[in-house]
Amino acid sequence: MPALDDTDIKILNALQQDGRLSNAELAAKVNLSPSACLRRLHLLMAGELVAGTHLVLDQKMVGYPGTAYVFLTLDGQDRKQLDAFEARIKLIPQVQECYLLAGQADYLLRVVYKDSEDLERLHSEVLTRLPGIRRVQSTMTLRTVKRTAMLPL
Amino acid sequence: MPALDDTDIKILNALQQDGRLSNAELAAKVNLSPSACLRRLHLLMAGELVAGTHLVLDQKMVGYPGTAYVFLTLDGQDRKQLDAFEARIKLIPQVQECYLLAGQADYLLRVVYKDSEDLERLHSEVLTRLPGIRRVQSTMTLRTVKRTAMLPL
DNA sequence: AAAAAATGCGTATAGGCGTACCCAAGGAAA
DNA sequence: TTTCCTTGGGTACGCCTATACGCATTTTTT
Repeated sequence: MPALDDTDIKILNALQQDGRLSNAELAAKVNLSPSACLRRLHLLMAGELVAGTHLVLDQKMVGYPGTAYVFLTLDGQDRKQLDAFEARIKLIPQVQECYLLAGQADYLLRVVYKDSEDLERLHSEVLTRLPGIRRVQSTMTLRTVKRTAMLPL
Repeated sequence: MPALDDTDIKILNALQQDGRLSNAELAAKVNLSPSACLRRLHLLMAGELVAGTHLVLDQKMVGYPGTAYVFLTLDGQDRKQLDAFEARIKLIPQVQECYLLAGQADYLLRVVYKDSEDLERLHSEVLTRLPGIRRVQSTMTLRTVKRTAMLPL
């Protein structure tokens, strides 16, 4: 990755906060002319550094007020079984994140749900029926204290 | 919140995938004239539904390849102590998420780190020194299987 | 059932913005 | 010192955004 100077960092931080800033607004924020700003922007966007820019919706407002973490234990750990499991997990929209933990057979999921009934359904009708699942343990969250996508630069 | 029809959902889904789509591109995607599309877009953006749009960077590329989950146990559970803790947590950039769990004294954090040394520092020099902390237990992730911000609509 | 009101699309137009290109200035390399 | 390379500013052109207006369809009212 290319070296980032202070201006690049200012640009990235501004766009982390508001990804729909126009180039003109951005240029004003970082004290650059629009043309110079746009050139840097294009280089940054073309680089490997940026994963994308996304609209983020209010979880409550779209009907998914609940967030839970789910620990999954698989009974086998061979490659083929893990791949099958992971392919399936990626298709479940309510699963927002999935990490492989130590031991090659434990996964951690973050799921969103509409209400307790929905979580129960997700738990018993979807997750437990995934291939090779031995154990499903959910931890509900009571409140979101902090949630950010701002990486420190 | 206002009722969403199919076109609204198409717009939101398109912007969840690519938040920098221009109105013209968006209009083409959802089979609408630019003006009609823009009108809907403004209404949606002004509503409570949208939390914002953000540039998301590649964690590895910006030097934070590691993700860990940290369970925190506090020794007191009075309101004042929790507020003090939460205010401090919000100021730590490496803490990407923080949830209150059941029991009013357990928190779950998702943190990013540069290397094991960095995680160790975060663990022993930052988190354990937060006010009212009794126990800090970290769980490292080996691999990110899935990570999305797409909420099902 | 007819009329009126409301909702929402498309077209048109003016102005602003994104885009590409050129030039200038500063610093590094030879 | 000369040349090259990097990076910022300026300008011209074309597209996009924004707003107003007219029209069609649906819904409400009487």
